[in-house]
Amino acid sequence: MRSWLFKTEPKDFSLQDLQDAPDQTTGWDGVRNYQARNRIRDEVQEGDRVLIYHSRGKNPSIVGEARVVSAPYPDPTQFQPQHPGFDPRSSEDMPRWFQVDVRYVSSYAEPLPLARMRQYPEFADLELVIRPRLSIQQITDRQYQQILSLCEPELSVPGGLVSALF
DNA sequence: GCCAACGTTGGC
DNA sequence: GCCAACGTTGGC
Repeated sequence: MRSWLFKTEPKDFSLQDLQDAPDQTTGWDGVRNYQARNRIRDEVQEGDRVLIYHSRGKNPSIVGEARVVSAPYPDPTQFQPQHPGFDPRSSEDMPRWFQVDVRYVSSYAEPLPLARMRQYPEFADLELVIRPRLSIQQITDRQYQQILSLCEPELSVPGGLVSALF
């Protein structure tokens, strides 16, 4: 299982919105960047872990977790002329944009702000730090453990995984 | 296929 | 809301 970080603007769609959605599941539509699209289409797999990141807010942060619960499939909004995600270059037999379904897993006890991550040298190679605009980001197992130890401190080993790793 | 113009993103 | 960085478009 891989870990990913999906970015979203909470005023458009937040982790709370995911929690409130039917079956706590939604199609992650709206990816309109080719590199992010390639990852959704070619690399993201059912069962993968997704960290949800709220961008553009007052304090942009990793706020919780979701899970990929479908294979990739064409983003239906690209075919809807009234939708902001409409792409006239797409057709049903030549779809350009893809999405997966994600299901809510948890909200972290302590959301992890980007500003805080920047303070740790261990996160210096995080894509969020290097390429902040990419909306679908890869997270290594080690980075995931480090993030989790900061976001769910009471779940960490005694003495703190943070101190063990950092 | 270069690159200038333009549009979008997102931290601050 | 500003603006720098980045991604996309399209004329040549």
